[in-house]
Amino acid sequence: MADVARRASVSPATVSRVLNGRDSVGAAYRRRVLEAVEELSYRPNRLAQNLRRQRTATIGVVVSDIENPHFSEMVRAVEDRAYRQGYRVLVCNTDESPEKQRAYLQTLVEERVVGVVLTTSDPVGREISELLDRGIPLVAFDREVADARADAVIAENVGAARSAVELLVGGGHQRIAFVSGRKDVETGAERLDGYQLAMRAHGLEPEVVEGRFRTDSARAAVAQLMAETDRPTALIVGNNLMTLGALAAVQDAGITVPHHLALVAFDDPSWAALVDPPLTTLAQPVRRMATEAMELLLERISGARTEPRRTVHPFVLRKRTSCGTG
Amino acid sequence: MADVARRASVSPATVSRVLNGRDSVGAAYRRRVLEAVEELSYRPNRLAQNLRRQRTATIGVVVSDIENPHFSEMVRAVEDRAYRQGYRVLVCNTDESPEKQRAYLQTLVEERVVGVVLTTSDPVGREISELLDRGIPLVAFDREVADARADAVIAENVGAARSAVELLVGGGHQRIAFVSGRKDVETGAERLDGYQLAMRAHGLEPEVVEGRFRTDSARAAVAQLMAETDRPTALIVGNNLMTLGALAAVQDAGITVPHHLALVAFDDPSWAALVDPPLTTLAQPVRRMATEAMELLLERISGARTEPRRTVHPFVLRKRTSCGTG
DNA sequence: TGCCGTGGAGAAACCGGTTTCTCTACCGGC
DNA sequence: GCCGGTAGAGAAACCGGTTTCTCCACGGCA
Repeated sequence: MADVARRASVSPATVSRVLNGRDSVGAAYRRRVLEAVEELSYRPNRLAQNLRRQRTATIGVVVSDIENPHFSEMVRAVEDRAYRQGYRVLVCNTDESPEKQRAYLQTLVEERVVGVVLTTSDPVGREISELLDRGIPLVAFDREVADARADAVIAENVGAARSAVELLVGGGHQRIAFVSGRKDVETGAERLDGYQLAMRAHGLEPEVVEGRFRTDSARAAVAQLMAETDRPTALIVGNNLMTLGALAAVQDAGITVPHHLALVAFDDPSWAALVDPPLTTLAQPVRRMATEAMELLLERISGARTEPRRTVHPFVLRKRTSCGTG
Repeated sequence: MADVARRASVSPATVSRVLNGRDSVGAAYRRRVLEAVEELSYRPNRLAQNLRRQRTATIGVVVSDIENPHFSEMVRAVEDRAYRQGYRVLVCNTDESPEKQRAYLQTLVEERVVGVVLTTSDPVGREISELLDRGIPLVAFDREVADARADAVIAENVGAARSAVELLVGGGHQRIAFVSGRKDVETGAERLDGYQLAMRAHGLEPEVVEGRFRTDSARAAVAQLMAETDRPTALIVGNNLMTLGALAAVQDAGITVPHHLALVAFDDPSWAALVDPPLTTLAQPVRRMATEAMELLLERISGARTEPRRTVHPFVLRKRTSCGTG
């Protein structure tokens, strides 16, 4: 930069002003500087800028597991929007571990990221507030955080679970079991709640097995369920990974869907229409939600908004064949 | 940091030395500094460190699309290893666009990342050499780059395609078509090559349709193929996304696999065993390859190795039902 | 004509560490 | 006892920008 200043016969301050365009600079000076920049093919040192400004052009995305298609879709949408805005994105996998999340959030504040999208594995973590204290905007994705200053983009899990129950009840089912995700995770708890509420509303007894959001756990749980002599006639599965396990268990048991067992699954992975029979799913508008999360974040970053905002997104029921009705 | 120095009655230099442990410091000084650090709960400013060291603790991962399960698995493995080593990871989607890749690689050098894992969308890009010129190690994943200084972790695409042909020929098939990925992408070209070579070796005529690595393209191409009166009896599909399209087209056409059409697919996505019939696949050891890529990168970063290394990984053939044999 | 306000440029401080350079004190060897 | 070598500490330079502060010149107004 000193070289540029020398070559243009101006001070470094003027070079900086020209390049940042914040302060007004005389036309002749501007031209001289731009020429010198061009001739020396000068690129400002990002690290120095970061230090001086005490922030980076980086956005942190914290999810439990980017390998879960749900989150890869989300990260993809976030990255798209970030790129268009000139931001980089740092991905952080927590594996639902509050410990790992703590470490990562700490890293993100040290790294002076300009904003964070977080699917929390620990809603009450102190680091969330620390982030906000330091003026780093945060938007909660899928799962709320305790700090009221954060924005949130949430899916209507309770309603979705209810609509699944309604669908199956409408199809004549009485024994509808639910393969539950982790109850200590908001998404899991809400879907379970919605299921139980809807069942009780119909005077039906909830039957819950634990799938912990994992393929193998769900497979074991459903295998056990299918081995019962008097087994449920319908199954609602709490997310896409568990659906893989549930389907495997059902196949192993030689049970035909939807004839012997109706199935409705949360999430709408790419392969949902290809299995036999095509899966009736509750599709969360992940891409739209992620894009919205980024909009909220960008509004905060630019200072265009200071009041927290929270948006709730309904699922869409994709009726295919596995539910056996309509 | 000045505060810490003052409180410990030492110079900032000593504080730095204690915290970095590079230089030896007297035990009494060390203790005083550590106490002061503790009492003030001091955390060094990462940005200042970055500036002074002219590098960050960040690794860049450049892929065409993180939403492709192939790459999310890869990124996940990379992130795991990076986290354990104290590195952050910056993800970059190129959408197979040389332009976007150029922009991202430029960003990564500006950002002074400490290393890059790249699945290139432009093997001859000048930015790759610029990266290496500046001493930033790079490992090519899946696809080679032109610069010989880079490390590479490659899958044996040719051999895999050949083994698929062998399998089908062994099952009595003569008309084996191939749904090809983009030929301008190394992976696509190699798989196609392997297929053609193997076909010719058996005196069979290759039949190639274009799927461009995309679900919709593959679906259209296969639909057309299936509409022919005299259609192939077997199909090899060049990656997991195209397999989704191919399966949809096959279902649409009312064709039963493997009875009317044998199927072998590249990639082994989570749902491969769940479709009807279970898919015979060529599984690339993505996780192992990604971990190895990180090992290579870390060796370079630590300076433990200076000679370029290239490793090639075989696919594993997961024989299920869709190939109709064995 | 004189004075005040302001636009625009440069000088210098600053961001917060790391690292080189310098200096002192202590040790061992002759 | 003197000298060279070295360990360990502090002073100061440095990384490369941004931003504040200062100053000058010019324009408008009385």
